[in-house]
Formats: sequence, C-alpha cells, structure tokens
Amino acid sequence: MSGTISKIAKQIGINIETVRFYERKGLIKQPVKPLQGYRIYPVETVNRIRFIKRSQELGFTLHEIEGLLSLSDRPCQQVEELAQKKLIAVQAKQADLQLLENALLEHINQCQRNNDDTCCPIIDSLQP
Amino acid sequence: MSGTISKIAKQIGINIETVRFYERKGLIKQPVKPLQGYRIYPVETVNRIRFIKRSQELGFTLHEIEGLLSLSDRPCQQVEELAQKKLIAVQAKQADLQLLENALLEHINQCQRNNDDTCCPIIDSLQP
DNA sequence: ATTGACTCCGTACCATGGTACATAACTTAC
DNA sequence: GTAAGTTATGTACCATGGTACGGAGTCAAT
Repeated sequence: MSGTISKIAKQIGINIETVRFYERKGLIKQPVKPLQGYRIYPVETVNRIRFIKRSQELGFTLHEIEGLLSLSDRPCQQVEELAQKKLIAVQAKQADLQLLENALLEHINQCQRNNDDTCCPIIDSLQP
Repeated sequence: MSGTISKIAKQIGINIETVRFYERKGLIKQPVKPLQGYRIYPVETVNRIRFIKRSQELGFTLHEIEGLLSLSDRPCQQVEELAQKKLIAVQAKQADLQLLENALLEHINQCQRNNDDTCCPIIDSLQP
C-alpha cells in the first residue's frame, strides 16, 4: 500500500512524473525525506491520488478537485457548505451531459433510419 | 453570409484569432488573397466553422472533428460508429456522476446529523 | 567496491484550444 | 487626402494536465 514513488505510481497506474506534478501543484504533500533511504508515500497519499484520478474521470478539473480535497481538513459546518456547492456543480454537469446524450441519441437515430448510404444525417444536421 | 474575416467571425460569434487558428490547424482553408481588397470567406467556410463549433458542443475534440469532416464524403456507418463511441463514454460519465451525487447527498445528510464538529467523514467515503 | 536500479531536483518540453499583440499595409469614410 | 478602421503576418503568450530529461545522489546485490 505505501511505498516509494515508483511503487505507488505503478500501483495506481500513473506516471512517476504525474505524482511529482501533483506535489508541485500542492494536491498531495511530499513525504519528508528520511535521513536514510527514499521517501515513503503513505497509504493516505495513495488514496488521495486515487481520489484525484477518480474525480478526473468524473469530469472535474484539478482546480475543482483541490476544492473537493479541501473538504476533509475543515470543520463539519464548512464541509457541508462546500459539499453543497459541489453537489450543485455535479448536478449542473449531469444536466450538461444529459443534453449531450440527447443530441447524440437523436443524431444516431436519424442515422439508423437512413437508407441512403451516400449521405449521413449526423454530418448533415451539424451542417447548418 | 460570406464576408471578410471580422464579418464572418462576428456572424459566427467567435474570435478572429480563432478563425486564423483553424486555418493554421488546416481545419478550414484560407481564401486566396485577391489582388485588390481583403480575403473573402465563402459560405462553405462559414458553414464549416459552424460545423466545428456544433461538434465541439457535442463533446468532440478538434482532432475528432477533423475526422468527422474527412468522413463527410464517406458512408453513414462510419460516422454513426464514432457517435456511438462518444455516446457510450457520455453515458458512463453520467453513471459515475450519479454515484458521486448520491455520495455527496448522503454525506451532506450525515453532516447535518453530526454533533462532533472536529471530524467530518465526507471525503473518506469518496475515496476508493 | 562496483554495477544497475532507483530517487531527487530542476528545468524544459509536449498537446490542446485558443488569445494577444506588434507592425505594416491596405481600405473606407469623411 | 487624411484619419480611422481592418486586414495581414508573424510571433508570443495563456491555462490545463501532464511528460521527459540531465545530472546528481542513494541503495541493494554480487
């Protein structure tokens, strides 16, 4: 679970440089360098990176993820407020995706009803 | 409909520089410079830019749009396949967002029932 | 004790999708 | 015909999210 940078990077499935990039961005904190040996990245940091990666898959930017992560360091009251804000962001994103899905579905449907192989409704509908 | 660069940019609602950017990217072709006067962007180019913008709204990258544009002479099937792939990705993203929304809602609830102001378990449950 | 693998650190570079700006030439309006 | 507005052209810069690399230092095994 915990380990040196290459161990945890491999475990998570990301590049070593990405770990360092997150350190530079302040998204994770760099473990203290021991007098002897290499830095050991604790489980919490590994989990934090996984959280970042999962959030990215959900369409959050690193900046937004910073906000999500900051939830964990604050008193409960503030956490709730931030969570509410994020909830609204998530719901807005869902609405956007719904629009996108509808548009795609409509275009695909038109395409499937099309017998004329020489023209495509998707292309046509995108062209004004 | 057709016009000089600033006319058509304003018409489409984009920056002049963006038109030039698309020229540099090869997404549209630069009209021939006439011996007298400014370049005139034909209707086809205006339509092509609108196509690019509409496609972007549907979540396609410029690279994918290049593919779409080059496919426009090809059978409908290939275009449909591209749209199908995009649709599946969109639906997966929606499902993930639904999970996140549920998690946020649940933890906002927990937060409201929580009397201990020093700890707040919101983030932990979002972690893998 | 030396080789090979890994870490550390800084800096440079990459793609994506633009945006800005300087300078000159040209066009249009008055 | 002169000023104001546009165009033309090249180059530089921006944010985002990384990736690569050079030159140390350090570690583990033979």
